[in-house]
Amino acid sequence: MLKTKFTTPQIYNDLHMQLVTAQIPQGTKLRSEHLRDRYDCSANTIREVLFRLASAELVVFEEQRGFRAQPADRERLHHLTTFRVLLEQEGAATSIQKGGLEWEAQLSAAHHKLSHIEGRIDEARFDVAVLRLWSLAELEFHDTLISACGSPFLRSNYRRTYDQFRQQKIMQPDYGFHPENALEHQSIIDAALARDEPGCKRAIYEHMKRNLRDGGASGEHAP
Amino acid sequence: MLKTKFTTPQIYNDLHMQLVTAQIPQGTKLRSEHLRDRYDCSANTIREVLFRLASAELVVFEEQRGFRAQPADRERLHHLTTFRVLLEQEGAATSIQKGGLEWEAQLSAAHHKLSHIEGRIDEARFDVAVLRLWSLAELEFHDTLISACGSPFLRSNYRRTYDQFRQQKIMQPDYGFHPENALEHQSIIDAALARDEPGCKRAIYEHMKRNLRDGGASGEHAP
DNA sequence: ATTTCCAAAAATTTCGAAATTTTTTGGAAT
DNA sequence: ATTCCAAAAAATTTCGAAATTTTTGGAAAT
Repeated sequence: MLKTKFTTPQIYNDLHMQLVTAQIPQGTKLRSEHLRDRYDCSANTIREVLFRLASAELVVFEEQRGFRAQPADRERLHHLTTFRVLLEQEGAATSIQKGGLEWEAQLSAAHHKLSHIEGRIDEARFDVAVLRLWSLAELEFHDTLISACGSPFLRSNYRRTYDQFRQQKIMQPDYGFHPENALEHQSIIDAALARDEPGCKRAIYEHMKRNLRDGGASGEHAP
Repeated sequence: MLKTKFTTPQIYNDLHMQLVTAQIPQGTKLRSEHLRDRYDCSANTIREVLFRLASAELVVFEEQRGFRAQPADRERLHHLTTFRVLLEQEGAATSIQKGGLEWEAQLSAAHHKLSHIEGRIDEARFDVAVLRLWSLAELEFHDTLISACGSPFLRSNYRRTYDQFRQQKIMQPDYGFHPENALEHQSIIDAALARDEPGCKRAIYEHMKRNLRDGGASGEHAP
């Protein structure tokens, strides 16, 4: 294998990407020695990167016991989903109130990109490169949706939660792309552009409920 | 000065405490060399602790430029407040729905401790030891209030936000203890125990609005 | 007086190895 | 066969110093 010299931020980005696209399997122990070899740097540099990933909660750190990738856990996915629903409903509702033409335009653009990728996703459903593109486009769409809410902490906490959600979602043994997804995104943007707050909240809940413990049967966080 | 040997977690706790009680002034540069001297350990150990504090956002890290304590910033306090209001209103409302007798009992206990401390706070308003006790008791009260919401992520994100809020609040040049505080806490617990969701949300907003940009004049996040 | 440049000083980051701790292994006693 | 314990192996954490980068301070030029 070819060793290339990486800078610390590059190592961080590379590992982050691998974690949220499940190229590093659930619960894998992340040994400094192995990674040190892969990235051609000292154990200390790896340790530093792993600490940063632990702060993003993509990696679990235990004193004197090292680091491991977050294990796959349906319960965790459920809780990440309820929290995402809360933040996105609030962020979207406020954006609908406050957002202007610029927001609408950015939202259209993000949705256009996303639906273009979703349109040809069955051709290469499990291609890692496509998965990466789709993942970025999906995040951009949801982030743009809440981007006019005026609360930087809502956005940064949403972002952190989204990454953890994505990591869990992709790690689930029965993971697969749902074609309904594209329709659900359409419902969300339709309601948002129509300035329909309750409708948008409902569409967000409908989009995410399949990740809840009971598949959303209880309607617990429905608006 | 006496040098005592600290373990890494002790260094973390000590610095964390100093940061949220403003014993380390706003924007202070945190040099490895200086702290390394204070805690009698290597620069690397300090670096590790500072990374963890940066992940709690009490400390700002900039590549090649080191660490500094978060600067005092009214705008930041405003945004932390709106986010706290969102999480606490949601967490309290859900706890009111789901919480049982155990929750009520814990809430009473936390409020009792808090009001006992608040009762004698003017005697020693700026005593650091009292401030520390009060700060812990206030956090415990608010955390207990939302503790029956069933969402571990809501709680952990609230906790992170609270610490940042406390750091900002205490750093503000005009910081002082408000006697109304005790009454506001009373209103919150009264509404919570009466299972009055809208009332509790209103009380939470009233409790925090003085930290908003305009002192809450616009009523933006009122329920 | 202001700006630009350069060298010295100071701070941060990275390194390789030593010290510590956890985990595994293998043998003796129950 | 099972449990317990000690020794070996493996992994993590800490260290002191070297390498890199930023900051500082003063001299030269505008």
